[in-house]
Amino acid sequence: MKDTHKSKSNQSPARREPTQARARRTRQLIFETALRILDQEGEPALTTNRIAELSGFSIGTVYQYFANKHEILANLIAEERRMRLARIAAELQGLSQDERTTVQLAERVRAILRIVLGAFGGRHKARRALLERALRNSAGRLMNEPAAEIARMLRALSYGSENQTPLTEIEALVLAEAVSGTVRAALLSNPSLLKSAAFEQALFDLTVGFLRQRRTPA
Amino acid sequence: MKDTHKSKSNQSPARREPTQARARRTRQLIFETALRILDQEGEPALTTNRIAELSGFSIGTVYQYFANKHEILANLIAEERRMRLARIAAELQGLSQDERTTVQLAERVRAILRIVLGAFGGRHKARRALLERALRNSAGRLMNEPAAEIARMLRALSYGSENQTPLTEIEALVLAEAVSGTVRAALLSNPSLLKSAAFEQALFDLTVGFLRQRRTPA
Amino acid sequence: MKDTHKSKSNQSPARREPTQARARRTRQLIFETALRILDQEGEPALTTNRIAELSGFSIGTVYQYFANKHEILANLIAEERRMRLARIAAELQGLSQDERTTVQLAERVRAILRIVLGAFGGRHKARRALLERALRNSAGRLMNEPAAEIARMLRALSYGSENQTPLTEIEALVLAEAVSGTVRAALLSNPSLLKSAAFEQALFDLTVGFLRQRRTPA
Amino acid sequence: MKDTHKSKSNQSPARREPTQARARRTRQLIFETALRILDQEGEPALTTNRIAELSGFSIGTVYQYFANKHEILANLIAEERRMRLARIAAELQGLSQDERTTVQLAERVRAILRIVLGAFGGRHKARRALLERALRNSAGRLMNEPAAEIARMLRALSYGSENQTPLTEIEALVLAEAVSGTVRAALLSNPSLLKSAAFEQALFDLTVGFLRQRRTPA
DNA sequence: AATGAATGAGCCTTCATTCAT
DNA sequence: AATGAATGAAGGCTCATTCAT
Repeated sequence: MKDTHKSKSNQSPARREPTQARARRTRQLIFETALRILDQEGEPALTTNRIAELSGFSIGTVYQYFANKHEILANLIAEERRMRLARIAAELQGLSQDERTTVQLAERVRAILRIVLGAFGGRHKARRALLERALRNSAGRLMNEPAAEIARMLRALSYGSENQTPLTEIEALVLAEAVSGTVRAALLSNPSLLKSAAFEQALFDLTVGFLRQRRTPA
Repeated sequence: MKDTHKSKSNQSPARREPTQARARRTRQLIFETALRILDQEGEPALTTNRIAELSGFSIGTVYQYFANKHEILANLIAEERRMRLARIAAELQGLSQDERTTVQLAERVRAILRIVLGAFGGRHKARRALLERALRNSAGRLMNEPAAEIARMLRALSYGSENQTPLTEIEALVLAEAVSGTVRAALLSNPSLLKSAAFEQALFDLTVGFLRQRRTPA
Repeated sequence: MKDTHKSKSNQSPARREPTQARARRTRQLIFETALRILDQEGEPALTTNRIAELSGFSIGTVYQYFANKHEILANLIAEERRMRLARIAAELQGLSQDERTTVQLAERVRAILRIVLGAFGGRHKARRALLERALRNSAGRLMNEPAAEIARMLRALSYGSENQTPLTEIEALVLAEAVSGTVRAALLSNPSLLKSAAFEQALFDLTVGFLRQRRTPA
Repeated sequence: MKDTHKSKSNQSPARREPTQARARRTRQLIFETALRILDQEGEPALTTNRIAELSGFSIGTVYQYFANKHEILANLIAEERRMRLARIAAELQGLSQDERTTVQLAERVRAILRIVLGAFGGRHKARRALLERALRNSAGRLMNEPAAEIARMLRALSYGSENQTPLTEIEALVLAEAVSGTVRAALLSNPSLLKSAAFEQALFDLTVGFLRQRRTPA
């Protein structure tokens, strides 16, 4: 064993397990402060000192809960994603309740798109910054991205509807990326597009068109 | 006191027009060093000091050719885009030579996709960093981005083919973003996809499917 | 990219109100180090790094207490002025206690001159540098300068003494500048003059001569 | 001056004796460019590179004529002073032509003040910067300053007029500094004062008052 | 004589992180 | 648990000066 180096590190992944109620709340507050800064002041302003200052806790306390800045960000991204997916999943519940055979492909796609688009409301600036950062660090981890979730949904959709052949992995990926890439681009360039009917219709045509085209390899 | 380091500006946009042969070469070398760093070490490593160090020139020399770090990056991005678009445009020449009436939509799409996909070779990491940066600063300027070029091409394509109605702006944007977003995602997560036939086929289905679907608003 | 180092400002005027004992002491130490450098090494040597080095604190600590170099200098100047004026004001107390009608113009002038001259002791070099800097930035704000204080005093003096007509603003300014300019020059060229009787006598003649002459526009 | 740079300076005092006509002109042009920068862009902008750029000569050429930046400045100050004094001296010629016994002290003072005040026209900004720099480096060399010239004149004046006793050195110094200090202050804070009659009158009262008071040691 | 590309010490400033209390 | 003073590596950038051509 090369254990020469004293590693205080056996506490690293989560600096401290927030068992106490107060601790948990502190952690949450730090967390929300970070998100608020991202929202209101942009990514460059997201410094550990600023988080401390704005959260009301000392910088020391911040480091009691997060090993380093990266961990704060990682958690932020994870949380954000979790929340969005939770929202989508919840709404998909209602959809699958409705899962009679008569439900058409078109209707399903429309419902899903509406849910996905609806999931991008609210704190745009924070979200944008988060997306960028996720993007920056996401090399090779595409399938962990939100797009992957959409892919899964679309794939599930491709069973038992008028579109028989299940999507291949690449097809699901392409479709998912096409949709989420478009949404991301709209988010970055012109967020109001997300609420426009024409935009939704185009996404609809994109999705349905793809699903139909692949059956008809003309 | 900033007293010592002041303005004197008015020579800013191009710090010094390299008329001398040596100067031109130096500028080029600095430039390529920056690109190399981006490629091999990633964006955070792209510091002016690193550029100086790796290029073999002093930091002062770097600043003789670029007013500030931002200018280096801006040039890098512009250059990159220019080269890619030049490549695409050049290849499109060949395509339009061939522009008989009998050319089918499908063939055209395929040709264009091949060109677009072909335009992404080489220095992946640099490209990725560049893309991110372009992305980061592109808020609201989407139509100036590479995607816009693709949009234009697709739009041109929608005239005089079996697909009569020209694409609306939003449609062109969505289709272009869908394609380039997918390519970007592939680039980031799994560059080898760019050469796979299945990937190309999926993109083809996406594009043609969309173009057909929008005519048939079923 | 300045991306990394951004605003976050809104804490600027006083970077951190030193509530803790240690903090207060540190701030004071940094402050005094700056003054010492000004004294012993001159203004050009007053760099933030030198302050850090000589104070024994890290550069980071210096910036914990002063937002930027300018703030250090501004504080230095303000402090200097405050101290000198406080000293003058305090001593003027004693003078005005004595305010019998019989007190002659001559005696008053002499008393004031003595106070003013006495206020320039101690750290000459620092003072000189400070004066220069104050001078450099004082354009158009002459009446806020120490000379203005003297002007006020002289003006007050011109009431209720043998010299009836109150000084006009320009007259007060000229007299004050004449005195303080002379003192400044002496300070710069030959500080020992400040303690010489002949120098004081000449200043006395200058002041009283002026006050008398203006009544007698011969 | 950053004394860091190794000075092979044994060629320093005058880098090259401008014997040729062209050389002399080049030197003059560099010179005037420096003055222009000082005037129009302020002292911080006065860098050797800026001088080169604006003069049209290369930086190398500038260093052919001046060993270092300090030399440029020193020459600038010397030149400035020389010119002002020359102007004053020239005008004093006319005055002394007129030197009949009947000429009164008052008239003489007035004439001199007018000349002195007249010498401060034109390039205020440059002058101010120059003054500051002269000030900064003038420690202990007061008697070389313009004030000294004025002192000499005043002293000459004190002979053969109604004011018999010649001024002592200290008296001359005080009077000269009083006048030139006031002028300097006016220059820095409110240049238009220099042309005001009230200002001139106050200076007159200051001077004549002093000269009379010292005879009458009341 | 003149050029101007190149140099590099050094300036100001930021911010993630540590540690004594 | 929490504090916050202190740290210092690192970044962007300037400018007086040199030297090969």
